Amino acid sequence: MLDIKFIRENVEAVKTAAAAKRLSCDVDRLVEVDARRRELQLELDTLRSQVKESGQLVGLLRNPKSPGYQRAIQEGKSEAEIKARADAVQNELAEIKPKIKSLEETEGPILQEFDELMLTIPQPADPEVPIGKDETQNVELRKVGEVRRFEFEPKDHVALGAELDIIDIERGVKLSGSRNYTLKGDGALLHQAVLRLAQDMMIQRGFVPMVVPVLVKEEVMYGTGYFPTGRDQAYLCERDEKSLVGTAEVPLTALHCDEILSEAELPIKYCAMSMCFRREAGAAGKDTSGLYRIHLFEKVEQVIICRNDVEESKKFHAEILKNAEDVVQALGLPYRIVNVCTGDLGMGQVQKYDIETWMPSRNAYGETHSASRFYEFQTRRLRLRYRDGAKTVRFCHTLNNTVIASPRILIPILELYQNRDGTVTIPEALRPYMGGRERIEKA
RNA sequence: GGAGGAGUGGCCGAGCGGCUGAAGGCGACGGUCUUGAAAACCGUUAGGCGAGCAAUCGUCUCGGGGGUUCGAAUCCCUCCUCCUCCGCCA
Repeated sequence: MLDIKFIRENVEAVKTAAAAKRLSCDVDRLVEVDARRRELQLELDTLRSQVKESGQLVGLLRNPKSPGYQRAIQEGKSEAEIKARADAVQNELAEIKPKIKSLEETEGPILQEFDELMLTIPQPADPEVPIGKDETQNVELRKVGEVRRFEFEPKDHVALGAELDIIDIERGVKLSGSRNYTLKGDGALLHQAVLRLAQDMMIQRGFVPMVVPVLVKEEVMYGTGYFPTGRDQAYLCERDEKSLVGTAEVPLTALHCDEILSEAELPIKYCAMSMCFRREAGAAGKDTSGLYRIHLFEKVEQVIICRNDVEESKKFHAEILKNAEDVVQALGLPYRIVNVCTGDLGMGQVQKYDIETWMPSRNAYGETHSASRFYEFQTRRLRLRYRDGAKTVRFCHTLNNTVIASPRILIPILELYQNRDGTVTIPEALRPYMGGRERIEKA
């Protein structure tokens, strides 16, 4: 969410920024509603002020023991006169009250529309972000690692998984429909190994591991920017007005909502391993094969909540990107870093770097990580603030990035580490989590 | 799920329907004192929205929403959360 004052003073810039993100929002209507809202508040405040003052006067005039009553007596007023005065004031009030009521009735829908519109205004992208319409116009920043050349015909992860009996997609689909799967034996272990490695690396770097709810109230989804836009991507538990999160970013970022932290508590660095639920609405027919695009996966996520400082945000953005790169490097996977263009950026993101890991079966780099910074976008929605050195209350900045998401990351691991005989070498970093074994072979 | 009890400022805790956005205490911050620190003493210490260049002013908020009343933290209704007892249970 942006500051309404900023929007008022930068209408054209806000529109341009929204257009660059290819998001539609009605800034003109918002400005109009905002003007009306302020007008009404001014009127209401004035009337309420009158009512309050007169109400107190009535109280004094009705109470013989009050100083006001006594003063009137001393001024030579009779009891009847005082009562008449009280009645008169009360009658005035009786006229004002319906006015307030009616203004409030006008104000209600205006406020609601105001709030709704505010939630649809996107955060402008950083000037460093390339302008583009979709992911095809993301800009590659650098490539790391050598892409393996096979001296035999490599299999894809689906075939490998089936032959090694570690991935069973058919039965997953039988239970839960398309885009579901099961992991078996070493498949399940490999999945968990990757997550544990990632979490251990984050703990070493000072991130506090958390276990958080993945079924959250809708306001948490609004607060982090996933609602109202994107509501169709979430699994809803409508009976309870709750939603399954698509990432632990949601509960981690919202953890301190409605709080005013002290500056000394910042930066807060959390990581959490969680289930992630995604409907993948609108993705019908896309990435239908294998473990790439699925409804349920597990992820270790990193979140930083820091001071309201652009340079600091950028510094932490680099840090969380590096954390993830280190994990991918520890796994020995080739990848590239992409500067995501405006059209592929979410509502709230100022800038986003994706890590794309080489996947032989796609013959391309595929997104495995996504590092975003938001500035105040989420914290304004969440009312997440801190008191700075000058005792001023300010909105925090937030950032987040994947540490590892599995089973998607199993695609490059299985495919790149496969051997001619159909076995898969276990990356060294994962061996401690796999009983020290060096390879996965058919049981 | 059944029966009771409770929700006040960073925390504890008072609060008769009016002068209470809220006593008192703790904590925190600033100051006096001290070589320094402690103690003691003095002072400061909610957030939102709006108006204003600003000082400042107005309004809203005592779990949320609604109602009674000229006036509600204080009365009524409702929802939420927490605690205790009973039942069920990973």
